[in-house]
Amino acid sequence: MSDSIEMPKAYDPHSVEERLYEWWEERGYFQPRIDPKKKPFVISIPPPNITGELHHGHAMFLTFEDLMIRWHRMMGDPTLWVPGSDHAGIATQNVVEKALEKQGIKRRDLGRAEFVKRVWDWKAEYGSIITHQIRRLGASTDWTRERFTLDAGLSRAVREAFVRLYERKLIYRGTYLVNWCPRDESAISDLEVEHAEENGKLYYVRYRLAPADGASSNLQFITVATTRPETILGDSAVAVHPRDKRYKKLIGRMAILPALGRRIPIIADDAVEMEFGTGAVKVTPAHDPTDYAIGERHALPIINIMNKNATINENGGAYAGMDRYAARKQLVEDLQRDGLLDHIEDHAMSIGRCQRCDAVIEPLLSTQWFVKIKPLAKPAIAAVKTGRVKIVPERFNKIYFNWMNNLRDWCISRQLWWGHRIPVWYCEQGHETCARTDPTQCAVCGSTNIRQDEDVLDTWFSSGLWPFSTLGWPDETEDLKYFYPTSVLETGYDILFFWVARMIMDGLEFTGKPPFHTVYLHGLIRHKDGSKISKSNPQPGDNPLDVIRDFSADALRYTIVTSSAPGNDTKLDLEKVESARNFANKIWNITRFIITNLDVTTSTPTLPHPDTLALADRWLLSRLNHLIAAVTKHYNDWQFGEGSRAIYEFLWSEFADWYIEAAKSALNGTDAAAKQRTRAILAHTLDQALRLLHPTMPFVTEETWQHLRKAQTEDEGRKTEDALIVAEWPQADKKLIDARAEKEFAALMDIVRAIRNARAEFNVEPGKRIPAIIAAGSAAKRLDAQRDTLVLLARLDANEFRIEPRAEKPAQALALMSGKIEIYLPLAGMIDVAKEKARLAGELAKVGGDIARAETLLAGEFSRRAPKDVVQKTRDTLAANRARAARLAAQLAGLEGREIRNAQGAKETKAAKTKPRAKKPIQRNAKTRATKKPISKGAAKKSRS
RNA sequence: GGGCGGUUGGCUCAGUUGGUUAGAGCGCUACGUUGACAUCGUAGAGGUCAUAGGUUCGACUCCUAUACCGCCCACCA
Repeated sequence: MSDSIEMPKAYDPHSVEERLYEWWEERGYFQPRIDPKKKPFVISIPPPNITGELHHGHAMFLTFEDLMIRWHRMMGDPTLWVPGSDHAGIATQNVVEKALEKQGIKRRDLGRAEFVKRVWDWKAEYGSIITHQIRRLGASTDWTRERFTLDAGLSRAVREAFVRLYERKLIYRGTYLVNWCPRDESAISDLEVEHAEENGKLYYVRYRLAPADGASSNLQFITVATTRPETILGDSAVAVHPRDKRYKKLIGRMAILPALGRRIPIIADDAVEMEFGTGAVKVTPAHDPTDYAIGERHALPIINIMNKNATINENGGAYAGMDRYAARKQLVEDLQRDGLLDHIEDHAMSIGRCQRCDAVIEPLLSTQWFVKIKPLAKPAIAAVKTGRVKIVPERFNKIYFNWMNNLRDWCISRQLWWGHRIPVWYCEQGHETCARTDPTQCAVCGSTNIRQDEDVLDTWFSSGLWPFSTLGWPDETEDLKYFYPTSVLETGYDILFFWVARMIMDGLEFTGKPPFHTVYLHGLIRHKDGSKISKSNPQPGDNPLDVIRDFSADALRYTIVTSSAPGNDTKLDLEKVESARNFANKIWNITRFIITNLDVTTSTPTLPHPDTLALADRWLLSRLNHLIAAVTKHYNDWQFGEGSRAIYEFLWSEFADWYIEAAKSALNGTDAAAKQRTRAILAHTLDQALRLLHPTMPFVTEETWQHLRKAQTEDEGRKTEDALIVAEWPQADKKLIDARAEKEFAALMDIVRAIRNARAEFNVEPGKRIPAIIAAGSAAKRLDAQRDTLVLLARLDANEFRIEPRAEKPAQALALMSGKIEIYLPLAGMIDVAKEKARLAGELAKVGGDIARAETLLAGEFSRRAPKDVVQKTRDTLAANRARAARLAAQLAGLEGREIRNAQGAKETKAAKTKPRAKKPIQRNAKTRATKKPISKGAAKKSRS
């Protein structure tokens, strides 16, 4: 993609990301390469609402989905990611209404047709903003298949679905108590009500008793407790528990309703909680679900006292026309005046508010359309139970079942203007005609005087069809046949009920198949302080586009992928994004280094035969192939964060810090064959690692890969693919796994670290080359082959560096141990005997601790019950530690001897010996984690005393 | 009232079939302009894995309680 082999010093994502996206899209890489013999991999995008701009919830799903999509594309699956957006009925209507209100325009003044037109205008404007933002994140969706829930095709699907359910009598119309939003003046579903604990009041109100025939009681009142005094206007009874002794005598008598003077019966019902309030409850069937049930049992009148905007209606007597809260205030004052208000208590209570507009929901009697949910839920429950649909992480199964098993019928009609109109027509006689195409006459009586239901459908009704409606359903299109069912449904756990459950129900109902085999649920992104990201609480970094601008889409993606576990919430830490940005730069510079060393004038050969490889080469290739296997496994296990982190570790620590550093000796040397070999390994490893990382960080990997490819153009080893996005996913080559090479190179790393550590501790100038003698025992010959590497990495003086099977420790030398190998650094004049003694004593103490622990362990049940390899490992370590302890003791003794000769005093010696406080386990340098195995790390790292 | 998740170095978080020395990034300390990278390098400090029990040869990992934080569901007026 770059025209020049020249690469600037620092990676500049801004010049790269948008250009690459356009290039990919132009070349059609986002479109699946259909192959009838292959099983496709398909994701339906969770369609963003057209209400506004991208937020981190979008960034989250786009990142994970794009990762999966790119990964599968590279694995050769025909891969399709269907993009689109959601008309989001109530949410969008709300937003547009508010925008219009700012211009002083009211929805009702515009009228339905004009208002809907304005919403379409809005959609035209904001729909494209969203899609632009999706592109900025790098999402490789197939834009040629983009859909919108309110487009013609999907509207037809909605219509078909409705009619089918209607015909199966799974949709019905009825008058029930529904959740009513007085601001939107519409019914909403149970799910759209958000409950929260709020501080309210509990009002104790006296209801005067009507005179009884016998007049046996001297009670004058029955006192009830209520949180909503205004509903007194709709009371049709007072209820007590049948076994409540306090009220037993009153059952059957009449009370006089305050404010209105209506006579209402005192009834007994099990639903009454004796302990709550006074044990007597007012019953308002039209405005409370529990009361509604009581009313049904006792055939009480249902008195609706509210208008659709929550003002009191004509049934409210003097309070008619007042807002519900004004009426409440007035009523309480009136009760007080009349001596009917006993007292008021503070009362924490759960208040339901409209998810979209925050208005307090009112239970209201209303005629609405419902979906009978049980017949749909049953197979959907079974699908998850039998594993036909798998939810990741698994714990959400329980939540899913719990919800599905307790579902109430779904209220699907909305008194809104923006959405799919309910496809039912009524004639003057009230006959219903439900039809796939607009009817001209009543299906029952033939009347031509028919009109369509004014209401629209819940926006989630259409979302539930999304996986198949976007592929052409109800038509048997090629896409539907080939790509359905889709593969993975990836989304936030917050819409498990709203969307996922409904898709499963609808998919089974309409296509007979679960719409996807796996549901992957991610967590939510929160602010750094843990608070929920919301418009009312904006903080820096809330807008993904700002983050992309500051750090790149790659950095944001890497951060999202690696900073969360499936289903767990995470906080977006901008410092983490910054370090991911640095990672991209690191990749850039790794590439820069490799390319400048490839030397295009000579051919870069394909991967050399393993037998010709040097230790570092074999080590690196072994590590690389472990990585390939690990990443693939992690991704298969949905552990995207683990996989991506592993690539980071490999690239930065093993590849850059060790291999590339070591490679400089070959690259700058005179051995032409070694040079070529090293170049090949460098190019190969970078190529493979970039492939692995591409799904996570698509831009920087494609860009650098293109540079690499260009640099190899003349060579046999050139890549066959044109673009990384469609390059083949690497396969681990078992033949390149080389345990011995890993062990040997780890030993070398350990020696280097030991020397570096000593240099730092004894303040040797960083640039200074120092002499060294290594007593390597049986490893001497092998180690000697690594002379140059050791000289380079430990900055040794090549002329004063010997590797022998055994060697005498020179006087005035520092003695280090790395495993069984001893390293002498003759740093004349630099050694503080006391300090060195303390260091050795500290090490000895630590090793002694390790030995003691292992001995205890091996003496017990452990050696008989633990697996053999674990036991053997412990034995090996013990043996090594014993040898090591012996050497340390000898070294220490040597120093003490000298001290005694120098009359330094036994006191000090004793102090050093008796104060071997067990040091903390020495932390291994993180960057070597992958090569931990056989070497005793603690050997090289000492403890400071 | 049920159910779920979290509690790991100063901060933010990983840790997937229990294996003995628990990891990262940032921050911190010391040093460093060795031609890939200061968006960097080298070395280092820092954790009784919330608490209490239990299972096991062995527990951050499994079980039971407890505490605190957060979330979901539910018609207690």
